[in-house]
Amino acid sequence: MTDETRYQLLRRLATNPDTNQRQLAAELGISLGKLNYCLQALISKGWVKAGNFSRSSNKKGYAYLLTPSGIEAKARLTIAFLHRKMAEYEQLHQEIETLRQEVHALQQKPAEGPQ
Amino acid sequence: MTDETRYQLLRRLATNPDTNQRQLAAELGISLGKLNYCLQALISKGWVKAGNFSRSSNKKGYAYLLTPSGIEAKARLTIAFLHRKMAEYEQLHQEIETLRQEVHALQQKPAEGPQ
DNA sequence: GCGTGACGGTTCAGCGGATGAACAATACGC
DNA sequence: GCGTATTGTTCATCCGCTGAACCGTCACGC
Repeated sequence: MTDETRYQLLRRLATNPDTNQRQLAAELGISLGKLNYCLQALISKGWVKAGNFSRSSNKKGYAYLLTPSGIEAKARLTIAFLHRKMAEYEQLHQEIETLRQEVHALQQKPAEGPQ
Repeated sequence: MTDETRYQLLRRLATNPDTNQRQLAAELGISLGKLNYCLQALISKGWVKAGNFSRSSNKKGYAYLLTPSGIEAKARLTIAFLHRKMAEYEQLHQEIETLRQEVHALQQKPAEGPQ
């Protein structure tokens, strides 16, 4: 399981603890089996607790609540992610610059066009 | 096979046609098997031709040369990639902004710190 | 020429993660 | 109670990737 998935899941649960697994899976763009697996991982880490109450109108299923250590972990992951994403951003900037130059070069000498 | 791999491979071959498959695989960060598969795909598309001459000092192996239609395809892919990467760049910008706000919120209320 | 070693391309059994259909458990309405 | 609907859980299956093993070829020494 990637950090990305773990983080997105914690993020989702922090704001919407009463969402069923199928919907969570759909929202994160992963399969039901994988989501279930990730969720169990978070639970066994003690970051999430499955309370069997609530779920507004419908009493089935669980509510997946972040534990205090889960909240802490989410904070840590958030900061780590910010840094990671900023690095990706910079790298993407470089890639784009390279691509721009390549495209520019193409437009300089469109010699070998069709025909 | 991803477009990314396809593009990177064409890019590599355009500048260094006389590189063996093991080295190409290492440079692209993929396995030998996958590289071979991708290369065959490009060849069967008529974008790359394996000439069995050259390879400077050492006469073994092939030189993988881009055909005219391969050059054309590379140009198309380059432009498509520039657009895609720019979109990613924008999206990443958004994500970073969101993360910044989350981090900011954390620093506002570090109430539930350890102890 | 022949043998041999090194190198490069090709193959494919095996691995690992992801999938989602099927199953089990629970709550609801009657 | 019973049937149905909803949800969590499992696991056979798939699929792409891996890299060790294999085969052909070339260069060198004899």
